[in-house]
Amino acid sequence: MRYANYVTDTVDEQGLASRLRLAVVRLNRRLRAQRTNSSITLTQVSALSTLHKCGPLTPGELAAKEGVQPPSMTRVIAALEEFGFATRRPHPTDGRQAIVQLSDSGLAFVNEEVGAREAWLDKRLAELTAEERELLSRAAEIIDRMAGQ
Amino acid sequence: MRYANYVTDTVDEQGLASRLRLAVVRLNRRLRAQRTNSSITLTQVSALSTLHKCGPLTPGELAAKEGVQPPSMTRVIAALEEFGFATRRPHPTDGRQAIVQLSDSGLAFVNEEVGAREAWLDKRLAELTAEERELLSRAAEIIDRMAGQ
DNA sequence: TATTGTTATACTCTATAACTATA
DNA sequence: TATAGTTATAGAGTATAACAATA
Repeated sequence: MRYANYVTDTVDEQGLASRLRLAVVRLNRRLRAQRTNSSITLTQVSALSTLHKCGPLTPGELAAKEGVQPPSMTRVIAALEEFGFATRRPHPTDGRQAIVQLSDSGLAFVNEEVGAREAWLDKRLAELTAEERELLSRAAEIIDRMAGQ
Repeated sequence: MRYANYVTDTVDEQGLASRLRLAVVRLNRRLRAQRTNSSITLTQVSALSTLHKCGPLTPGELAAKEGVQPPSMTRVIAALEEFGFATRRPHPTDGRQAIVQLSDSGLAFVNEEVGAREAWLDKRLAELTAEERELLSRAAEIIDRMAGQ
């Protein structure tokens, strides 16, 4: 059972869900295919960006923000520590938890290398009109809100 | 080197590329996590949808439309054949190629099951306003165009 | 007991390299 | 030779189940 007939009312007959799914799947593939000199992966870049944006987090909080299960985040954090981009220190009041934080070189990496990593997307965005970018900006907000539920 | 300063001009300071990347990565994770009774995966559903939308295609054409390399598509097509959702017949004029086509049960699957597969996203979309859905519809078009380059 | 996190394991997704068959 | 496709292989991404440590 579909949840609504809104699709035929307001958008086109192909189905918004289908078109949005396909668009997201394809852009995701493109983004993952971008590789810079460094061997960091998109998943790791994403976690790094979140640490940059949100400040120190516990592994569980970081997993929740990224929308992955804790065991998946364990591996990402381990990789970031190996790169020297993140550090882990004990939680002040709860011995089970830890605090994961960007290191100095992690911060430098975010500022310098993440831009390079996103060069492909930046270039594509630069080719759009200002109106299209504004639209995508609002779409990103809506998509992120949906994904967070 | 960034490609333009448009970001600070028109959007917000966090960087449109970063925000769009994160949104797409997260929604992609959510979509892949949706599982119905059937054991078909999102990648297979995506190829099936494209076959439905475009009609019979060669493996190479299908790979190009999905934005994956031919060996990746080989596996997807093999899975769809095993499910009985697609058939392969010889190309009429070129013995190297083949024509991949939706079977009757593949067509039925697209019509019935793909909707169920997308139930989660449909529900999220139904919770938005008509304006937000209209915006996402246009965003999907732009994103798909960018990913296709 | 409940919660946080890790380890073990397995499966999906995807790519590159090497190969086969046909043009 | 060039092209279309497949096979072999490997790495990234992610999950669930089982476990350990702490609350």
